[in-house]
Amino acid sequence: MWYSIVGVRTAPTILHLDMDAFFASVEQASKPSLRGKAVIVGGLGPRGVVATASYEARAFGVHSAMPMAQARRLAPNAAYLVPRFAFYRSVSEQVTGLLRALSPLVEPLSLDEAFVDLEAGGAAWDAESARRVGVKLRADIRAVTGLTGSVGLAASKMLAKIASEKAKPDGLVLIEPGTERALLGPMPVRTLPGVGPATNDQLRRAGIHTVAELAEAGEDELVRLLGKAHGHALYAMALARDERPVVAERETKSVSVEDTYDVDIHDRLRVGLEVQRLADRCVRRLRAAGLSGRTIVLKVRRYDFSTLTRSETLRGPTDDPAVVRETAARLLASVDTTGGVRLLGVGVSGLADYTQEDLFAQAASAEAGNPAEEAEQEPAADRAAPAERRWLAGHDVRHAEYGHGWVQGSGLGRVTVRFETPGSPPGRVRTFFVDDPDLEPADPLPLVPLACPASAGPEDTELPGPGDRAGERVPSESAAEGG
DNA sequence: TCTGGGGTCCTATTTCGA
DNA sequence: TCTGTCGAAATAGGACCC
Repeated sequence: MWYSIVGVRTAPTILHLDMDAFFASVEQASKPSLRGKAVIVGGLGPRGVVATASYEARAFGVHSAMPMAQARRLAPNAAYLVPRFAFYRSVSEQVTGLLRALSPLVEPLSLDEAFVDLEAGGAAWDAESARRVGVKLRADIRAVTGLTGSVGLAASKMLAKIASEKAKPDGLVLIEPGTERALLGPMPVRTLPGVGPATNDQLRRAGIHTVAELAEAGEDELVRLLGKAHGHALYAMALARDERPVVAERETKSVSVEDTYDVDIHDRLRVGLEVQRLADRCVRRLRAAGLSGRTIVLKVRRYDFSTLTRSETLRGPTDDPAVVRETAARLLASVDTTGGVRLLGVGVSGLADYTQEDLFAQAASAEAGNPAEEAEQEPAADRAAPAERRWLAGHDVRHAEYGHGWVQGSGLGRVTVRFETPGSPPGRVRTFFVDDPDLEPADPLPLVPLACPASAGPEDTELPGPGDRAGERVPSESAAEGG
């Protein structure tokens, strides 16, 4: 292919950063009483799954994607927290800032992972300079965020990622060019990106367990086994050939929202209403991103976990909530929901930037004063919910008398708060009525005190409040969560 | 108390239009 | 105007990733 004349990289100048147990680590950094303890972040409802488990929790066998119910059986005394994405994002942006200082070619994969092309940024050109950059980056991350990240360095994305995996937690691994095949050979095929449970089984049935065996099998055999794209790609990976470039910005291809319900919905009418709500939410996100799209997708997961999608492509792109709602409703009419549904989702793909048609739609709905447009009802949902729902486990609060703290749990009309801040010793716990007027939701505090002392930041960054006297007994895990 | 949410990419089949 | 055909879109489902 004409573009592959770009030549194979020979120096280990692709860096992969993986923040260690990111969500859980952020929580531990912001809540002193959780440091050194098992912390599990994820959905707390009856159908939640684990998003991240701290290393202490992993010792009990808890890991990502595990059903929360199972995690509770394995680690009943762990702290269970709901994710705070906005806060994680802000920490993630600090880290990304450090990466961008190294090179303009930074490819974020998620909030806690990214590739950096060090050579493109002139930050490194050989193994020695690359290692220096990696060591300094880890130190900077710790200084700026108080967190640890693992760094992998290699001559390709795949190997850099495998290296950071080996480096975890809190380490750095550099794969010397020339040693790749020998290193990869004995590893299980599952190590390679793109080999999940299904492909793994498929290969196992063919007697292929290791990367070396994958390479031995030969390209033709793999294509026969796995199909064209996957077969070719995997064969290349097995030979440690991976020339995928680090790409700084990729454009969004679809926008979707979905909800899994605590209990299956049987009522057809309810199902219809939920689909309308999802359609509205989806459009809000679409518009916030300045996009519109042609294809509307409805997703339904039924009581038995069977999942189906229905889609319809319009003549032109839209971001009109009424159009998306109507289309989704039409699609819903074509699916059988008897027996109940556990999940519903609405998505839009075939995205475009604003078009004529959108402008008409917008003008029309602006004239009509369409109520569904305005009134971002995120907070409204909070207000409408029972008072207890406002106190999510792990979220920050401020008490008029006791200062800054976080919700340890709520239930039975009470909310339990631990008063501590990132810079304080472990704090004390107090319980309030859920409607206590002195208690209000608060924004998270920075994990590391702001470097510049002159800037009088949020008044209580250093807060020596009543809740944080040193050395006091810390009531143990009363984690009265749910109830 | 089984199994989230937000994406990407690939494949097979059907449908549609020139 | 009718019919056949061929390729591009549209549709549905799955695997995978974090």
